[in-house]
Amino acid sequence: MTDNKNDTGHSFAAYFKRATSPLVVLSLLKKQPMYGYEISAEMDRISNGRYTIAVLYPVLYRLQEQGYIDSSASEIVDGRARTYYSITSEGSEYLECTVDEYHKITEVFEGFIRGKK
Amino acid sequence: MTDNKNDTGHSFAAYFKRATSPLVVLSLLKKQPMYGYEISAEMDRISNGRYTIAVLYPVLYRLQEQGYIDSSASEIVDGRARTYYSITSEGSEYLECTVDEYHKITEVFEGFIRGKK
DNA sequence: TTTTATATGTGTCAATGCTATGTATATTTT
DNA sequence: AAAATATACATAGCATTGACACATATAAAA
Repeated sequence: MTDNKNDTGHSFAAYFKRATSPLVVLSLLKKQPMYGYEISAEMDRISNGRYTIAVLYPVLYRLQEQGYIDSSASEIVDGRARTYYSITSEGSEYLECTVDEYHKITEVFEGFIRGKK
Repeated sequence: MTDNKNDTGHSFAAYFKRATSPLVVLSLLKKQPMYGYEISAEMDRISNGRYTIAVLYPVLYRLQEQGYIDSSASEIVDGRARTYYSITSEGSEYLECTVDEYHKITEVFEGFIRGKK
């Protein structure tokens, strides 16, 4: 067993992604609108394969339901349908707030692991 | 609505704790053996109320099942039963490995939110 | 022809923090 | 004395979501 995963459990990375994957998607869409497959590929490329999501689409649907991203009508490129997603102003606000929250809680967490008294 | 939580959903902090709560408990037990209520109180004290776990005991039972902590026979103090928990060598190893993993994945994540290309 | 890449989609499982509630004793407040 | 709060441990059910497996369809490469 070379990874930090139990027989039945999830790895630390999976739980970390549970918390952070919407922020990663919003951060990518902040640079420019992208379609699903492109977002997956970008996550893989930028992280050098260290941060990928097995199934991205449910993340996109949730972000859209929450009003944090918009989707365009799908357009055909090289015979394949693409749906482009873009961040909304609510999404930008949520991203900013939640990144702040991330910084605050990591500060506390790092106090714990440093053995703060 | 003042917190970053949906009507039906969990907050960012809850997901972050899902990933990190075992590491917090192990970090505390690395300093000295403690009983459950004491661990809760220490988390509250050290974090100034910013990092608490609503129900700690399941976390302790899981860590024990995984062999990362040991429990002593409960002793009576002031008429109340206390069960002391202590970290095992496997727990120390797991803590070290997973904190390493934490540092690696936060580095990647922070690249995303900084807009890394 | 077969394989790989592109592009989107769904169903089920497993894990765990949260809320709510329960039991029991000790201490403090009213 | 009674009520409220603190101490100490415990369980039940809910909601969320990454991983795995699988499905559909077209294009390009081997």
